[in-house]
Amino acid sequence: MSDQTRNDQELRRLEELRIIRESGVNPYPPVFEKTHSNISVLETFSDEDASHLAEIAVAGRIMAVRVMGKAAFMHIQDDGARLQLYFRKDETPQFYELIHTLDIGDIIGARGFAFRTRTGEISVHAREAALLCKSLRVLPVPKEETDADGNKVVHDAFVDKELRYRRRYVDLIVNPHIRDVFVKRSKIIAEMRRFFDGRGWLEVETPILQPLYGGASARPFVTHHNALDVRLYMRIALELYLKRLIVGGFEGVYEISKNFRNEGMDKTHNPEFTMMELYVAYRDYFWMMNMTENLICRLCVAANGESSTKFAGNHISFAAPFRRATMYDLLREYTGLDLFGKSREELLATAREIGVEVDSTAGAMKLLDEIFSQKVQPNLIQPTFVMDYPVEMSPLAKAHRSTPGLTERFELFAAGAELANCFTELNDPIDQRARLEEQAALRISGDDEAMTLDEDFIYAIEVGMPPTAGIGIGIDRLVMLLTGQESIRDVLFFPQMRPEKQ
RNA sequence: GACCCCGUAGCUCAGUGGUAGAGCAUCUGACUUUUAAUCAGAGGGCCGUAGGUUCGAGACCUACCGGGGUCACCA
Repeated sequence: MSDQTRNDQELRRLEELRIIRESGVNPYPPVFEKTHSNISVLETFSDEDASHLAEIAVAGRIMAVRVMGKAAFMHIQDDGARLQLYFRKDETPQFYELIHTLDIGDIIGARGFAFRTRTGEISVHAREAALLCKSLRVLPVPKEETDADGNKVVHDAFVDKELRYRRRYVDLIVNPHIRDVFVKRSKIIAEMRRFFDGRGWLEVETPILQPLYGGASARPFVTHHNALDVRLYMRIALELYLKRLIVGGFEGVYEISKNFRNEGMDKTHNPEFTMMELYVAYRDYFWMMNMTENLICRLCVAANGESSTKFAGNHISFAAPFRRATMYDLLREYTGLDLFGKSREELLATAREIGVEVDSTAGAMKLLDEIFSQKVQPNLIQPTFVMDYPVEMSPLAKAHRSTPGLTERFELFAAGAELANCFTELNDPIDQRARLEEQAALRISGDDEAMTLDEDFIYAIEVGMPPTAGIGIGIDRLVMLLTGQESIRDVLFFPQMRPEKQ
C-alpha cells in the first residue's frame, strides 16, 4: 500500500520507525522470552507474597499509554487480558529514550516484578523493556472506565459492523469480548469430537470438489478442473459420500466440514458454512434422538457451564429429554386442522383460510412446508423433535415402518430455528432409485434445487448398506444458539462480504 | 432479486440550504504510582462516488458503490 493512502498519524508512525532503526534498535526482533501471560500475573499475584513474580517477562500489545514526565504507565494486552506496566526513566533509560516513538498498537515486552500500585492495580514494574513490533496502522481506541458502582463503561466502542467484519483482527484486538464467542465455538466443536470419538466413531474427510452434487436441495458453486477439463461442483452436503463409507464397512463415521451453497445471504446464511454429519450403522432415528439430546446438552454445558442458554430474550433449556411430536400433530396443535393426506388444492385453500401467504403455483409439499414454517416453527422455542415428514419432502429417508406416505425423519428445532435433520436412512436401492428419478424429473421440469441422479451412489446402495441412522447439524447455527448470537456473521471470523470496489 | 435505513476526522457521533464541528486518538510543552491521567496549546476532512437543482449543497433530487435491516430462497 502506497504512502499516499496513509493519513497523518500513519505517516508519523513510518517516521518513528525510521528514527527507531537509526537509533540502532531492531523494531522487529526475532524472539522475546515471555514467562507469564497477563492472566497468570493477575491471577497468581498476592499482596502477602509476590516473590514468585519477582522476575518475570510479560509481553503484549500497547492499548493505553500515560507518560508523566519521568514515569510512565502502559496497558498491554495479550490473549484478551490487560496488564499495566510501570516505567521509570532512571531505571529503563534506553527504553525511555524511545518512549515518545511508541504508540497504541505496538507490541512490547518487559522484564520486572509484579506489585500493586497506590491506586490498587496489579502491575509490573519494568526493569528492562523492548519494542517487539512497531505498528504502522492506527487502532480504534475505545476507552474503558470503571464507574462508581464498579461497572465497566466503554466509551466510543468500535461498532461499525462493516469494518468489524472486514478487519476482524482489529475487532478482536479492540473488542476482547468478541473472542469469547469464538472460544466457545471452538469448545463446542472440540466437545463434539470428544463425544463422537468416545463412542468409537471415525472422523473422515470426503471430497469437496465433486463431479455431481447431492444430498440436499440447493444450488451449488460451479468450478472447473483444468487438467481433466471437467466441470466440478463444490459440495452442498456430506451425505452421499459418508453413506458410501457405511457401505464400505465403517459402522460409525462423521465429518465436520464446510458446505457451499450458491444462494442468498442473510442473518442465518453464509455461502460457506460448517456442517457436521454423522452416520451410524444398525441404528434408527429413535436411537438418534436419544444421542442428539445427550450431545446437545453436553455441548451447551461445554460452552456455557450449564444446560441452558438465552437467545433473543428466550431462556432455552437443553436438559434431556426434548419434546417429541410428529409434524402432523404439531400442525394440528397450532392450526386446529388435520392436514394429513390433503390434496394440493385443499392445502392451498387451507393456507389462504388461515392467513398463510403462499404462491398459488406451489406444490402440495411446498404448501405444507409453508404452513408449518409460518404457523408452527415460530412456536418451537424449547428444543423439539419434529418427526415423520411426508415422503415427497425427504428423498433420502426410509419409508416409515408403520405409516404409508411418511418417512422416518426428524428435524430438531429450538428458538424457532432448525438445528438438525435426521433420517433412518433409505437403504432399499429400488426405492432409492425411484425417489431420485422423481427428483431428476423435477429438475427437468425446472426445479434447479432438485437432486441429481448419482449412479455411483445408487450402485453403492445396491451393493448394500446396513440399516443406518444419519444426522446433520448446522454448526454455525448451533453456535449462534449456544452463544446467544443472532447473526451468523457474529459466529464466523470472516463472514463473506462483497469485495470493495477499487 | 425487491423494499426501507445508513455512509461527515483514525474511532464514536453532532451538523434540517448560508465560513465543516465535538469527545477520544494524534502532535508540542509541563508532570517519577497514573488509570476515560491532568493542565496549556496545535494539526488533522475529495462530508461514499458521479451528475443535477440552487446565487449558494454535508444537507434537496437522480444514478452508482458499500453496509445494515425486512421480504423472497435456503440449513
